[in-house]
Amino acid sequence: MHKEHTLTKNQQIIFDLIDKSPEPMKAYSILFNVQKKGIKAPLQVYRALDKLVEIGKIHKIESRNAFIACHNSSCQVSKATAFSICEICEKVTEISSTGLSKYLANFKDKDGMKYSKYNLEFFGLCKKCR
Amino acid sequence: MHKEHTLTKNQQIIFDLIDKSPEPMKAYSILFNVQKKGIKAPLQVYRALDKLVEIGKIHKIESRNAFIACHNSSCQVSKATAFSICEICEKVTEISSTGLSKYLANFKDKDGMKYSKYNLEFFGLCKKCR
DNA sequence: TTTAGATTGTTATAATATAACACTATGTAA
DNA sequence: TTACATAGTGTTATATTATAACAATCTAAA
Repeated sequence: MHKEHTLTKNQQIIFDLIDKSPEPMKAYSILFNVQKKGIKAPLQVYRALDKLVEIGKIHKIESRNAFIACHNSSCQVSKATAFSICEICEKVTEISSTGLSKYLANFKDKDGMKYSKYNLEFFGLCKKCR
Repeated sequence: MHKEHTLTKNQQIIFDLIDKSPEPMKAYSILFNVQKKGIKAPLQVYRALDKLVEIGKIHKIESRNAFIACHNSSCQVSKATAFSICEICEKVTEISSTGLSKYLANFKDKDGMKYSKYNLEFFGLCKKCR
């Protein structure tokens, strides 16, 4: 469950935009969309994105340099993320599978090392594109 | 097992450099290192990198925008990759766990969707940094 | 040997992200 | 209330990562 954070004005504007978007948004597309609300510079966007990622309100899709809102109330504040990505339409869905997250949270490598965080991105074709 | 590909001159130069490197290399660091061998432009580097990734000789660490040689003879030509990344020293190791790769290759989401490809990045502290 | 496909070399530019600095808001503790 | 620390803001400039476009060259198979 997310710890409640009071978002600042810029953070709220940018979160709302991402949250409404049906698809992951890129930083400069976000910038373009919030310029009418007074956010003028890339850095203002990146600072809000950094914070939103840190508190788990959004996630970065690393392979796409894009951001989506977290809709997974049980996710461990960005410590454990998994997504499915359609290679044709680029639709991205956050995966919430208890089995998967348990398996990965407990995964130990050969040296017995455990990890504090992971990000998993699956690629394939979504229903529509198959 | 890797299908054998004959690398072109640029591909070979760039693969050799990455293969010798103890850590992931970034594109412009690669460029700097191969300029004395006649590779002068970013695009020459990116084209070789794209090809090397495609044939599975190297992998891209998405969260770091960096490239490492594949040392995992059983990996399925870049279709299934897993790495551990130390958040302090940035050491990256490719994970080759049959259990993990079987689990992920067979993973199906709620909708029964199977995936053709995945990339997993674990984060934590390596032995030295703990 | 011709031809299709991949690769190269080159210049220019697009897209993604951070440095540095001065200033402002906000919560907390004396 | 004041003063202090911490986080956030606005701004300009710049660094870093990656691709577009086009002509030339290499290579392997018909």
